[in-house]
Amino acid sequence: MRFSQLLLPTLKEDPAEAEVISHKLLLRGGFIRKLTSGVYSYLPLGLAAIRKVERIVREEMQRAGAQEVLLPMVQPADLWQESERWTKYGPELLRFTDRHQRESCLGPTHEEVITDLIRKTVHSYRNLPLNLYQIQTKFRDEIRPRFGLMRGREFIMKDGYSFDATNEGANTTYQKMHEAYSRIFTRCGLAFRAVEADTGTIGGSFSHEFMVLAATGEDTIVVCQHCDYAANMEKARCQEPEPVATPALEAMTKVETVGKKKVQAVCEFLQIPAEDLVKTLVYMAEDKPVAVLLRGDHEVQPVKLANTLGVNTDHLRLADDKEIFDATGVPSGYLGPIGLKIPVVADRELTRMHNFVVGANEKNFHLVNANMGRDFPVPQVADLRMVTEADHCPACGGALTLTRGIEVGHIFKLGTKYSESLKATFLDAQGAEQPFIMGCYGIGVSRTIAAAIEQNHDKDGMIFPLPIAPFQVILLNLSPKDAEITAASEGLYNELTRLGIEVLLDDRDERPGSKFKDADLIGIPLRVMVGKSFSSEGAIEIRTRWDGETHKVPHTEGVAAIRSLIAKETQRFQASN
RNA sequence: CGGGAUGUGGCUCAGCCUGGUAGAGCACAUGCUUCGGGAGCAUGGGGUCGGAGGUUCGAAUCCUCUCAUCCCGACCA
Repeated sequence: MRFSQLLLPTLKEDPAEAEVISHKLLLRGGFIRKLTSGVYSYLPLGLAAIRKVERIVREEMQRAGAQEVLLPMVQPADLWQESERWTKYGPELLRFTDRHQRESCLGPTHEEVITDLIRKTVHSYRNLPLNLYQIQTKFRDEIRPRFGLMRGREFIMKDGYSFDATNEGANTTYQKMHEAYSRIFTRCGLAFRAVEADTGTIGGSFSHEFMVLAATGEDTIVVCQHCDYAANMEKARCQEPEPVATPALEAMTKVETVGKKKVQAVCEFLQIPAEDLVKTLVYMAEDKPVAVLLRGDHEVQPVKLANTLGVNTDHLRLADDKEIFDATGVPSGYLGPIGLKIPVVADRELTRMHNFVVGANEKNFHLVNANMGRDFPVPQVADLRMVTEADHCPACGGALTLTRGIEVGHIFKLGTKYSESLKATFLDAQGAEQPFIMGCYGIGVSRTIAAAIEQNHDKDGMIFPLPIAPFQVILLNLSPKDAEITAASEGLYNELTRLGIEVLLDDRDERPGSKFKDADLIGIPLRVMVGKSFSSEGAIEIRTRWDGETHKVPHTEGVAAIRSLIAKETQRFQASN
């Protein structure tokens, strides 16, 4: 491809609308342009990168035994009513009415459609397992689209769905997909972790998110420094607390703490560390109050709490001051477990705590040297809190790090949630009717490009991993008016193209500086330059974008040198086995 | 939906407070000079100042409404 003919509108300045680096660079590099909030057009370079990711996805899906299909984007409401997601999915589901007054929606995901397809076409265990996928534009009417391709309303997604006859089969399929996903992101050249995750609105029994590690990620994840344990904050388990020897229990006393409501204020006033205080929070679970006991310096993890209480996270929220007073008769800030009339749950850490401070359930008073079991009954105890870096890995006991990640893939074992609600069944070997056991598997294809840039860039622009770069080589003709240099550039271009190498020839009548800047901006891995040193010594220069090193080679050895650099770099992104 | 901010040529922005009929840099076109890290000079084209209404002799500027975009929060693969 010739730069002079390519629609590649690069920008010198950062567009005002972009905040994060991937968004800025995608705009500046001429990869995308915004049509409206959260909706982007892909220009040739952007599309080329997308196609690279898609190709890797297709190869690995095929390798894992999945078949490609293409499902409708417009879907009828009645299907969604059958699965009950018409009411549960919320305003993210873009609904509309067609000319016949039929309610419809734009597909944000395709469990309903695929399940409907399979229930109508597959009836026997002999045809299972089945694993289908598609790569398609999805629409989710996000409350707040942001960060360019990171969270669009319209985005390109690979979604896959599996149907198994047995639970073991479904688990095997899940494992295969887990492996395929690892291979895909490895081949894309991304540093990632598979983390245990909550299943959210999709539902199902277990799931993993594939997170690209990058400081600008929207999610915080916990990563063990010693083993491969990694988890979403919503799911990250706290290690079973080590038992401590019970010290002498002191007599409980009441102290006046006028106006001291916050943990910090109480601790400063009593001159104790927050670890010696138990705070009492009130949540409304399905509009009923529940008290939650937690060490002073810890934080509630709402999803864990919701799961412990057996309620949907949508129906769990912190009580406001009035609700607290109505439920307990005590103003917030002075609550404690002693004498509370509402249900109580305690974080496991409480089992290690003795002689701690709690609210006295009386305005302006706290109790010192309270003890669980002695002064109040031992409530339900569970893991309710947010993991911290002070915790240890629940799997191996190693040190934990909190880091940010961008979710680029998510796999779920769905079980029979959709096959049951949509009555999708097959006959097993005994002739008995069984619901399909399903799994679903998503990859944010367009988001993957954004994540790759978040993870790989410098002050000059993007640094694409070779396998997903829109071109492998950018060839700079540094003096288009010089006949010899131009002839050499054209010759190299033709030869490399003939060898199947993807080359962008910068044949524009521009000064060298502009060409360098653009080449760096768009992050093409190999930059080949034909210019001064060709005239003086018959040499071309090859600069590798990932390490900034320049290799000067004789013109005659140029093609071989480029091929060998590509081959060597390609090896870095090989998936194992 | 709550909080904050911004809409002025293709892009980045100044002008607004204190009303007087729109400006810079980049980009674009032409010419000359330049030519290894986003060139210089000259000339030129391009703007309903987001939209509607109001105040005023006069509105980019003041007032009201409205639309759009961005950021934080809630929410979410």
